Formats: sequence, structure tokens, C-alpha cells
Amino acid sequence: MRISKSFIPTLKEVPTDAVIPSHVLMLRAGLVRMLSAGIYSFLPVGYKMVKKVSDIIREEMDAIGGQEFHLPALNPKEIWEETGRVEAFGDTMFHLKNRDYVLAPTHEEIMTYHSKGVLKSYKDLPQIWYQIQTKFRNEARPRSGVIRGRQFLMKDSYSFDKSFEALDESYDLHDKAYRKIFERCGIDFFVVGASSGAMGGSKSEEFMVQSDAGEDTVAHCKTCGYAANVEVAKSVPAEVKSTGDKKEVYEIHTPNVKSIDELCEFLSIHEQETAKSRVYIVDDKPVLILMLGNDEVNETKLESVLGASVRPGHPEELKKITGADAGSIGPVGFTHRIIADERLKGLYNLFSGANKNDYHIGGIDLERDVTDIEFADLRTAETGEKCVRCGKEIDVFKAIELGHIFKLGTKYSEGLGANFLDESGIAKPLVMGSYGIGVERVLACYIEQNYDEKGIVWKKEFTPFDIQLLALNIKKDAVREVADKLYDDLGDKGYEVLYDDRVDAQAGFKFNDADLMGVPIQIVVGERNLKENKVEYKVRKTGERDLVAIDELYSKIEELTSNL
RNA sequence: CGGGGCGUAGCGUAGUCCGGUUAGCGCGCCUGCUUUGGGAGCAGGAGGUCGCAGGUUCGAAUCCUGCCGCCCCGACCA
Repeated sequence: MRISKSFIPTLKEVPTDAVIPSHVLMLRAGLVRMLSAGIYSFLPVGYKMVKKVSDIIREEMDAIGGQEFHLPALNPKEIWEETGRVEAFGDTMFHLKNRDYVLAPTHEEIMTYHSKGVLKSYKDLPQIWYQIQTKFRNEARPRSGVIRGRQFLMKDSYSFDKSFEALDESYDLHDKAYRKIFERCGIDFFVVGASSGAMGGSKSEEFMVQSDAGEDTVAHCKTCGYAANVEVAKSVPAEVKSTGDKKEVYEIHTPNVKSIDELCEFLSIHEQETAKSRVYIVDDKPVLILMLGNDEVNETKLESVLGASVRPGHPEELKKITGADAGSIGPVGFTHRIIADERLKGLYNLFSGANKNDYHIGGIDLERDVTDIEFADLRTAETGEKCVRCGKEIDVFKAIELGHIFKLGTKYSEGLGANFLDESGIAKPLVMGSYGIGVERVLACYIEQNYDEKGIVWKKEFTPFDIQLLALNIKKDAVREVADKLYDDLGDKGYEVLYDDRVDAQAGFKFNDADLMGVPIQIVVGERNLKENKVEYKVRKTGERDLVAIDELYSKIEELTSNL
């Protein structure tokens, strides 16, 4: 492709609205342009990469027996009402104003609709149906460029099986295919397993990429691969022991001491000698949560312990329930349910609030002084703590969800009445799985993981072009002749070449554009080296560059390519 | 949806607090000449509803009111 005849609008300056590296570079390298918040147009080179991702996905989906569909994005609302998802999606679903249609945010209903009455017998199963299609979600806050948009490309597939055992197989096939897809796209990913309790214990796995732009926080152990959303992640924090003789409880006057830090300073004690109190309201009843020192309550864990949703108590409620304001609340004398984090188990001589403003209590032994105290894992895992599985250190960081595989079960087949006859002639709902990949996210995540101060760094298996050929000062006939010939010859040899044949662009301009666009190998044809019958090559990733005789260029390129 | 920031030429911005000629600058763009291995030089030129609407004023990019759009943080995320 000749740049002089192409639309690749590169930008020297950073657009103000872009913040994260992938967004900045996708804009600067001319891959995308924004149309509206969360709505992006893909330009030729960007679309080329979208197609590349899609092709990789297609190959791997076809390899596990997937069959590609193309479903409508415009759906009758009625079909979504049958499964109750118009309400479930709420404002996230786009509705048309002049007809009862919605824009599909995903396609479980439509795929299930098509399976109904068609997958009639167990003999028709299993099936894997997929598509790569635009989805619409009215995100309250689109962000991070293409990573969270109101309109985005998604590969979604659905498996139909005769039993949950058979579903396990379809699920495993997807698990393997997904790993191949992300590996082929050069993504450094990890897998977070979760048994999502809310949906009836179905198994699901999320394919994640570490990134500050991520919306999930996960704990990950590089040693053994343990990974979990921080909302549920377990960890082994450093052990804490109490010291000294066991004392009896005693009251201390602590004027204006509210936080754990203030308490520690006032009494010259360590935060691990304190128990912090938090009052939550559950089903209109208060529960006191005790955490060691400054450990924060993990509300998700708390909710799963209690089996109900919680909210922090309002200041007025706290006063009414405990007789004190936040900062002076404690377990001794608290008359409602008390749950302490496991880390507090076995500790004594603890300090906590006295349920009386400006007073704290010392010498607390929770098991001795608090009747009916319960213990549970209520804290949030943090970097540096030990992995529950292998004991090595875990990392806690932000991550982007690239793909999600999910054992759906019969929710949609039941909702839409998609049944089949089993071996004994009994009608049963199809057992389904649902599996998604954010196509543009793959692209953005790749860039998040592969760039430097000059621009994008594509890798040889995952690049819009194999070679970027730069003809410097192309007004010189000698340069043009050689560069034109190289362009033709490299093309004939099967390389995809991006040819910078712009007449008016200076050398430096072309170099910087090439580095920005990130094609793995650059070949530079300039008058200077042509006198020696040589051209220059440069490896984008390493910056390695050298001169090579023109007749040795092809073998050099082969060598470079195989070493990349 | 809550909090914060921003909106001036294709991009990046000055000017806004404290109203006053023709809205300035860099990049990019067009024409010509020169230059040609790390984002060129000279000369000439085009390009603006100062986000939109209303108001105050002799006079509004600038002050007031309402709206729209974009970014960031948070909430939300089948």
C-alpha cells in the first residue's frame, strides 16, 4: 500500500481528550477517530487490524466446530421482554423512539429464538453458534477510548447441549480456543475464575489483561496462576500476635480521637493493637463489623457472609444505635450482631471504641468480652500478601476484561421455550453456554502492552503490514527506481508492504511516522547508501538497524522475521 | 446519575479574572523557490457562527441565565 494514496492521518500532537496510551496511539497512528462519546469510526489501518483480530477469532472458533451467523442488531423488544431482560438491562439498553425495537446489547435471546423448534432432538446437539457483531449499550460513562464504548464489536458464541455434562465439554472447547486466540494476538493475559453465585452457581471465567485503565481490580499470583476479583479474592496476610499479659477491659479518656491513626498516636500503640468498628445496616438491622487496624471492610464479602445486601449506617443511625458517633464505636456493650474479621481471632489487649464519645476501651479479648461474636473473612486482599494456594506473594492490580465464558444453563431456553427431546423422548430445555470477546478491546489491550515513547510496536504475527518501506527524497530517480522495485518484489514475495512514497515528506517525518505506526520491520532507501548499493533496515521493537546490500536484503528480512 | 475540568481554524493553544480597533501564536493546509538520513528554510496565501440560545451593555470570546458536547474521578456494569 502506498502511503501517498492512502488515508492514514497520523497526528504529531496528542489529542487532549485521550488519556490512556492505547487511546492516544490509536488516534495518533490514524487507526480510529471519535464520532461521539463512546462511538468510534475505524479508519483503514485500524479496520485492517479489527479484521485481523476477527480472522484469528474465526479460525479458532471454526476449529472447535463453531458456525458463524450474522444476526440483526435491531431487535423486536417483545423477544427481550420474554426473558425479562428489558427490565434487567434498564437504561443500558437503547430503545428506538418510533417503533418497538431495541438495539441488541448481546444476543442470547436471538440465538435462542433461532434454536427453538430447530434443535429438536438430542441428535442435533451439540451446536456452537457464533457471530462477530456490533453491540449497543447505553453506557452511562464511556471511557478509555475504544475500551468502553456505547457501540462496540463483540464476538459472541452460544453453545447448545443436551446436558450439563455435555455443556462442560463445549465450555472447555471455548476455554481452549480463547487461550489460543489471545496468544495469537500477542496478548499477555490471565484467567480469573469465579463461580457466580447469583446466577445459580454456574461457572464462569474471565480473560483479563493487567492495565491501569481497567475497571476491575483483581488479585493475581504469578507463581501458580491463582486469580480472583478482589471482591472475592482470598489472601494470607501477615500474622498478627498480641503480646503481654492479658488485661481486663478498661476505659480510657480519649478527647477528639476519632481515627485509628489518631488513636495509635494518642496511646503510642501500633494499629495492629486496635479493632476498627463499622456499622452496617442489613434488613433494617445493625451489624457491627470489626476489622484489624486500618483494614477496610470488603462489602462484597460481607454481603456473601450475610446473604443479603448491606449499606453503611448513616451518622444519625449510628448515634441512635450505639450512643456514640463514628470514631468512638466499639464491640464492648454493643447489643446487636457482631462479626469480626478472621485476622482478629485470638488477639487480646485490643483497643476499640467505648460507644461513648471521647472514650475508648483497652484490654479487649474479643472471644472473652463479646458474647456470640462471629468471625469471617471480610478484608480485601492486598499486594504483597501471600497466595492462598501456593504461599507466594500476590499482586493486586487493575485489569481489563477481554473475554468471558459462562455456563448459562437453561435460563434463556426456558424463557423462550426452546426445548429438545432427549433419548427417552422427554422434552427438556436446551442447556446453553455463552461466550464473549470484545474485539476492539483486544486491539486496545495489545497496544497497552506493546508501545514505547515513539509509538505502537506491532509484532510479526499481529500487524497491519509486515514491512514499512521508506523512500527518502523520492524525487531522486535513483531512489524512486530502487524503492519502487523493492516494493514490487517484496509484494511478490508475499510480504504486505506499506510504502512511504510521499514526495513532500522529509526524512525525519517518515522515520517518526514509521515508528508511530509500529510496523515490525522498516526498510529505508536513501540516496546516501544507494551509492554503495545498500539500504538500511530497522527492527521497530529493538531499534536495531544496519546497512545491508540490496541483493542480500531478502535473506536479511527472512532472518529478521524468523528472529522476531 | 453525583463531583471536578474543559469547549476559540483540521490539531495543540493565548486571550476570559478586569468587556473596547481587524481574535493572536505553533503545527498542518495551498502557491512558488530552495532544501532532502530523524517531524526543513524563505516568500506569499486560504481557513473562525470564539459550542448553541437568550439576556445585560453604546460595545460581549470576555459578564448573567439556560441548554448542548467532550474529558477525568465516583456510582453502575446482564
